[in-house]
Formats: sequence, C-alpha cells, structure tokens
Amino acid sequence: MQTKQLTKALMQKNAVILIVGPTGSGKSDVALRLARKINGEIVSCDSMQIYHGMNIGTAKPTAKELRLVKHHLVSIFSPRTEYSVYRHLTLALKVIKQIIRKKCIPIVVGGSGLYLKSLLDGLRKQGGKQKEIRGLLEQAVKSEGVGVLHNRLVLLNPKRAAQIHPHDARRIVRALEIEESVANGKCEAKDGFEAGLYALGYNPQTFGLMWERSVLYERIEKRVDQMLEDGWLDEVKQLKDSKLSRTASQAIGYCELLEYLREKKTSLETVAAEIKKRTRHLVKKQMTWFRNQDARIQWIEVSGKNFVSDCLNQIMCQLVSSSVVGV
RNA sequence: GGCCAGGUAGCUCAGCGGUAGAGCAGAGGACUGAAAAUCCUUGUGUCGGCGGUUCAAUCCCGUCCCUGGCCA
Repeated sequence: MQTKQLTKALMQKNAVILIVGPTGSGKSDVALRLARKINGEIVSCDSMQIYHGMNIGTAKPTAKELRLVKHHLVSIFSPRTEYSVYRHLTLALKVIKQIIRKKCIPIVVGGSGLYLKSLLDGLRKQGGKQKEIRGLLEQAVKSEGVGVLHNRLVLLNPKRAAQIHPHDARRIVRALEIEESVANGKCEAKDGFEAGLYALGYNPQTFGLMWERSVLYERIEKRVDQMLEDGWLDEVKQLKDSKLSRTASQAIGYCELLEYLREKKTSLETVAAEIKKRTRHLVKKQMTWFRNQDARIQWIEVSGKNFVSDCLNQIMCQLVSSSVVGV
C-alpha cells in the first residue's frame, strides 16, 4: 500500500494516531518521522511542554523539528499560568478537528496518562477549581487533619469516598470541592460528560513504546546530563523572576535548579542526581499507568540503535493492516 | 607507632544481653479538572573476622582486620 493511499484511508476512517510511553522512550522522534511520512501534524499531550520558556528540561522538540512538522499545544502558555486536564482536553479536541479539516492526520504524542485517558474517554463535567472552597478545604486539612475531611466525604458521597485512600488529601479535597460547589449552587449537578475521541466518533489508534526498564533508566540519566550540557541552567535563570504556577512548578528539575541558583547549598552533581531520581520515579509511574490503565494500547517493544526506524515500520504495518481489514 | 571514634539491609544511620529497625533507594499498585502531581503496599541482613564469658551475645571481654580523626 502506498503511503498516500494509507493517508487517504486513515482520513476516511477519521483516524487519530496516538503515540504514548514513558519519558525518554523516543515518542517524539517516532512521531516526527511518522508525521512526515503520512502527512501528519503533532498534538502534544504533555502537561509541561505547553509552557514556553521551559524547553530543555521538558525535552521539547528542537526548533528545527518544530519547523519540520507542525506541532500543536507546545509552548502556548506562560509558566505563570495554571493548566489542567480539562483545559487540555478541550484544546486538544479543537486542534484535532482543525487538523482533520486540513486533510492531515493528527498524531497525539505524550506521556501524561490522565491527559491521554481523558482525550480518549472524555471527562465528567464536575466543575473546575473553586478557588475559595479549595482554599478553605486545604486549610481544614492542616488544622483538622485529613481523617476528618475523609469522614465528611464518606457522609456526602460514600461511593467516591470508597475510591479514595483516607490519606490522599489532594483527592479528598477535590472531591469535597465538587460536593460543596454543587451544594452552593456554584456549579451544575455533575452528571454531564465531556466526550472524548471515542464518543465523538473518531477512530483512535494508540501505540505504546515499551523499553526494558534498566535500559530506559540509562537513557534518561544520560539525557539529564545532556540537558545540563545544553544549557538547562541558563534556561532556568531566565525563569528566575517569573513565579512559576502551581502546575508549572511541578516540572522535574526546575524547582531544584532554581533553588540551586538561589543558594548554592549543594553541588550541581547532587542536584543532577536528584533530578535523575525523580525522572526514574516518573518512568516507573508511567509504566504502571500504561500497563494497567489502558488495554487498547498496541505495544511495541523497543530496543537498539535503530529503534526509531524499527518502530516506524511496525506502526506503518499495523496501520496498513488495520485499514485494509477495516477496523 | 600511640590515643579516640566507628564498622548493623544497596546507601545513611537507630538499637541493645533473649539472634534486629527507620529514612532513602529498589519493586508492586492506585489514579476522573494540580497528574512531571498525590497516595498505598513491600525490609533475613554471616549486626567486620576469630576466640572467650553467659542458659543465651549484634550487644560484655580479648584479639585481629578495615575506615575516619587527633597526636607523634
């Protein structure tokens, strides 16, 4: 099958290709090659790459790569803004629609599990962050303890309470925030649903890149060193005066490097080790998520130097066979 | 060479006459508007070697080895 035909077939089927996997798995490289081959545009599904000024540490595609293929939802917000799953879902859906209208194939790339899941399956409409209510609840966690709040949730919404561990303050606060904002009439009852790709009639094809963990760990450690060599510290210096939002400040490495710049209490080596550690934790968490959360992912075992080409071939084969068979 | 302090889980260290425990790392898991976040589960290791005292020694005594500090 010619790639032109494939593109056409994919378009007719309303296909959206998704490439997922842990950080450092090479998703972006594979996606870039695929996009060039089948006339695709890339939609980032990454909670940190949406911030401009945070490039090296979030492993964004290079300027050259960004020029080569159209990328969406990369560097579109200031690190001072808060971001959320919901916001990402609405933006991503909009962008995907536009790409298809242009007769291109959307290729979603990312490692943020929840973002991917919400994009595929949608999100319950339950009202956004209620600043005052959440603030009070967070106070209450400090003064009364999580246990008290969990008990309150048990009374208000026993079903939800049963799903959340009594120590998980963050989720308990959010759940109570929803209950209370509905009770206060601050938002509508929460039975609506924000549809995802499946419900909207798209045809998602999800591929996952899976490495042997120890090999991926090695890649990641090298990558952190490389980022520092590439001037990550200078990038962080630029951010020094702009207060990172609650969400942006969660990005691995940025807070650590800012602290290092502020008061050189430890060596850069120690900071680098800490960054590597957090990244390893991330990889592990992502692997757990993808392994258990979504059975629809078509896994591709990755290894070796030519993994980008190998992956690309496998994905092309799968796409061809699925459009011939007619998924 | 002398004196002192140490040698306990992969790492940092608690402990103490009845054969051990925390934090971190590692592993597994959860996940519905902060997700690169948040939370849960999981610890047998010649307690440096060898001798001795004791019913019993990681713990006391002797000795040897190793590490750090101070004095020569």
